[in-house]
Amino acid sequence: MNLPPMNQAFVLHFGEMGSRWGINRTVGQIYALLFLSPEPLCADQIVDALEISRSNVSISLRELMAWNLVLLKHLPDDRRDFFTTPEDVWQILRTLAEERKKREVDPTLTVLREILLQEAATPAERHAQKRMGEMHRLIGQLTTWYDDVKGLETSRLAALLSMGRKITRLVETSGKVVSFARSRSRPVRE
Amino acid sequence: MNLPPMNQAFVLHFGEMGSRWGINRTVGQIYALLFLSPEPLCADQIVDALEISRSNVSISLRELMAWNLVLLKHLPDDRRDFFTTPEDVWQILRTLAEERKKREVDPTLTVLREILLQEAATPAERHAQKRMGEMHRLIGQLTTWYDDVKGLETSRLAALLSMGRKITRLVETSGKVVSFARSRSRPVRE
DNA sequence: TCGAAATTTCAGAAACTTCTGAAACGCATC
DNA sequence: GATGCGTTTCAGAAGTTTCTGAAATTTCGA
Repeated sequence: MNLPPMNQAFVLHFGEMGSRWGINRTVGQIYALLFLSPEPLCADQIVDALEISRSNVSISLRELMAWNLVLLKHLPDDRRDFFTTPEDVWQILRTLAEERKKREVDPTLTVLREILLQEAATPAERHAQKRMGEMHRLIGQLTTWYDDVKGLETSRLAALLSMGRKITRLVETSGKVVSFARSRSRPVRE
Repeated sequence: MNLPPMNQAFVLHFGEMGSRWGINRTVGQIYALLFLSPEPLCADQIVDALEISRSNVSISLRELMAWNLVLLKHLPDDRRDFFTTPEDVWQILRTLAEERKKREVDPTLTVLREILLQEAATPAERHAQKRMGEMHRLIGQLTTWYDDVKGLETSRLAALLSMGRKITRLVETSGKVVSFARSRSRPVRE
């Protein structure tokens, strides 16, 4: 592997974590390489840096593009495809959240909805349906929150994060804030 | 598979999703089975329900216990181990978040911290370090938020979720609320 | 201490995923 | 419509994970 020590350490780590993150080693390494690179890279540069086969690079780049985690760039007077990750790490976070939700949560929500439409015949099925209902409701609450928050611009999202649980204190401390929060109408006065 | 149709649909779905969630099919199916069951089950009941080998059940239960996703129960006058999932789906969510963070985020944070301590020699390394710094900072903000929020009781956590982005309006509308919020955390950099 | 019941370990088989090199394909330019 | 450059596809090899049945181990009452 033909990289400065720091970059190599990072790339190797992403390769190892890949399997925990639901991508494979090569995909993880390529992503890490592109994330660190100051310039877009073409496929052959990736081959040289990581010492893996050209076809492996091709397939892995496809997968990263399916995740919207890498972008295609074209340089003037060059037929080759070049690849980058988005500059803004917050944007990367949003993409990651969106894609993981799509793959890891939405299918379950769909299945739960379908099952919950059916008639429960036996007591065992009624109990199962109750449990699935609880799960469905929880996932629903989480995705509603996510859908609400995902559109925020970065500065507001960062502000939201930095507040953390403090917001619940507001709710307890001031009835006015609660009613404001719920109605979105009146300004807050102490 | 020896289950009511509803339960079977749910169990099969969890089996299929397993690989996306970083567990394998059997582990997913066993978890789903236990989640739906009104009673704790012993290993042989799981064997009968899912029609898989006893040793596979044993290993998969170990894994679920390592995740803290299933609990061991003992019935009086019965030597066998019985297994359940926690009742409360919010508790399950908390466990899941904790374990996934431990496996999927913490190692990266550690590696980033180590690499960022090193001296960057070349311009390429300086750029790489800048990128890793951005990633480190973002992950730090997310985990700080998570650490703050994870201890909330369910009703407050649910309240926080139901407010979603409305919180950020409070920040904009009312100087008092802003100063209150900032007095207990670092101001946000734009 | 023995034996019956339950659980765990383990080596190899089966299934699945990843990776490679070779061949096929696409497309500007001549 | 040939050439050259670049990309994608694909069959099979290599590697990894999962699963099983058999054997070993643990546990507890008699």
